[in-house]
Amino acid sequence: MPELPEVETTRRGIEPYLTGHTVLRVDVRERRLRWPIPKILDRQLKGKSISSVRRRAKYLLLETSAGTAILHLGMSGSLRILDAGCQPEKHDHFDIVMDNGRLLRFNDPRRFGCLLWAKMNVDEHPLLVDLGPEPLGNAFDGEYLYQRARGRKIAIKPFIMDSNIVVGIGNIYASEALFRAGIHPLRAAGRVSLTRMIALVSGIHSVLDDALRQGGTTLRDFVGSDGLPGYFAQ
DNA sequence: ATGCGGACCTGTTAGC
DNA sequence: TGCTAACAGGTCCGCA
Repeated sequence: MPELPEVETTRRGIEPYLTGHTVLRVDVRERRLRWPIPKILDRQLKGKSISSVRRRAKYLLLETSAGTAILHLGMSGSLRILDAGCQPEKHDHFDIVMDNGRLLRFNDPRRFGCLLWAKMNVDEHPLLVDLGPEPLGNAFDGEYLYQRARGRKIAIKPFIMDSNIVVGIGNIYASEALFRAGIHPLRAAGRVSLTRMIALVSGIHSVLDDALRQGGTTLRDFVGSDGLPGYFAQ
């Protein structure tokens, strides 16, 4: 369920509490996520200062001098900043405890999320290396989509959900963007005109922009122990 | 290389 | 009203 705007909203929400601060320890209560949380991550992250919190596609990247933690919310995951010592509840699978009295807590009922460790050059990690362009970046436009669709018989909807083509377009937003562009989701990607591809990119942009604005208004709700993060409430 | 279906998991919804 | 079964969804992986 977390679509790209929600991941970006999450990144903005947690970034101020992590960047420039040091990890005291990682408390793992449930290692079995999509892939098991590697033991090496606990050891590597401990004592390291987080230099930046980046996002690539729907992956959040917590960078340190020794390597990068790769975090994905799956479809039911969420992150919150809480005061250290705050008691974990159901599905709170791990905490990254910081030296500023706060912790980053990951909750994920369906455990489709992941927490992995990349030694160096995280952009060359197998999960990231083949990813297509960001949907809101300059490299993504109607011409690009049109060219990539040449000879492709796959339906346009799964085509734009393919992370090798463009990242961050989940099921819901794919449907919404196609609707806004007036394109049938089952139409073969290779049979969508350049004109409609341009309209489709506009549709994707407007859907993402709308969601980003919504998330942005509720950033403050990322901190605290009461209630749901604002984005979910919306 | 392409495209399809399976797998993961559990809260929510639909159906009986 | 209560129970069971189907569904949802992001993404990787294996197979045809």
